[in-house]
Amino acid sequence: MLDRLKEQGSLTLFQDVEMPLVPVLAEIERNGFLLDVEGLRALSKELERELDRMMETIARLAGGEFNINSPKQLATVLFEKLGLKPGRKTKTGYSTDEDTLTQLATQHDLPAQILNYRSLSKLKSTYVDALPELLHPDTKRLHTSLNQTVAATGRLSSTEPNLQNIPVKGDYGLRIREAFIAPKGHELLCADYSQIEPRILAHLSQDPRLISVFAKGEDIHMATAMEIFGLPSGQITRDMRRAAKTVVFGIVYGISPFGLSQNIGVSQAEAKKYIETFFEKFSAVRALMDRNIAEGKEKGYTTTILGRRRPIPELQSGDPVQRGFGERMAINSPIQGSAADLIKVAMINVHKKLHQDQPHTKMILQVHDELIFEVPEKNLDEAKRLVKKEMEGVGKQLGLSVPLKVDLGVGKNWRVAHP
DNA sequence: CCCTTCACG
DNA sequence: ACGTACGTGAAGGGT
Repeated sequence: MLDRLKEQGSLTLFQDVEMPLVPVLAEIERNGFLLDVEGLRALSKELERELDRMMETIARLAGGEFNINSPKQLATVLFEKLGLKPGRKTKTGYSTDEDTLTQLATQHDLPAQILNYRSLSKLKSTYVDALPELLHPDTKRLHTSLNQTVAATGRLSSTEPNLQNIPVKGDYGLRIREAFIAPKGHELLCADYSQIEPRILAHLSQDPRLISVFAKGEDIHMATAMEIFGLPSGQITRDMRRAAKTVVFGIVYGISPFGLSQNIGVSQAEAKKYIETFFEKFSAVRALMDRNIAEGKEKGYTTTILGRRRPIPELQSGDPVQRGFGERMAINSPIQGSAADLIKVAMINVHKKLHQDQPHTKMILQVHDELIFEVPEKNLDEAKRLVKKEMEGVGKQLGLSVPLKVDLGVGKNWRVAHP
């Protein structure tokens, strides 16, 4: 049966994707990404001056100098020297992570300064200073490695450098994106799947309301906000829409009332109500979660649209905490993994068409739900059409019950090209 | 070499 | 009673 469907071309399995993807990945790695090194050098100087200033402020607030990059020294300053109230503990001592410092910011001026310092220091060391060192001596470009056998869900991973976690938020983050540029006579084209995971959730669950939202091209977060809060669109505030967005994310991740309450800053009881209401209104989603967990327990693995398996031994654990992890993996993996399947098929299809019609347009990166191309200016209109058509076409090819939507952005650098 | 932290989807 | 949202990679500190 499976063989016959495959011969008819109506069935694709993940095995049929991994191997054909290899030459596509090889080409992306070979193509590389062009970098504005001068821009980054200037930014580095600017960050250095800024960090020096902040270091003085921090020393003044702390009553002495210390290594701000050392969580251990920082904990000593915050919790012993200044006597602030510690939050949660790690294996090695009191935590000084972002959540903790944000809480502490109500008691003292130092924590906010530390957070500020940390974010800038991160950007400088991980990106601004590190990336120019990794340019290939011959091509003068960044050539990442895209790994197909690392992520348990079937996603790609990117190393040396990781180009899948280039900053996208904040003033300095955007300045870093600006340094990823198109060569002369070219533009960057970014093509982004819109709401890929909720769409897959709609397909896998066959929830009629979710399917209808996407079929009509409605705003998923507005629609869930209306359901959760029981109000018409005119009465949905920004905060309500934002909360609904977080609920949808949470559902995909295997939510707990605690996690949601922490994330959106409401009581656990309130968070529990949101989750329950969501499951009442989208009851097929709860059925999908239950099914995924039950199937994972029975078979020892979960599956994606293309039949990719993820073993989840934690589901058989006697330890409730481990089993909880396993259950969340069983909820998330089919969704995240199916999204990975989908974009891999898209990459193969787009690559094939480009090879035929536009050999000078190069695929230069994949970032989970997004593809980035370097396009000769004269080919831009045709490239946009081709990429959007091929990426959206994967939905029909794989028999999805909802349409796929791709947003496009164009520009001379990654900041402005990002849709 | 492990731990903590934080950058992305 | 318990811990508590999925998947990654890199840098810096400290042993």
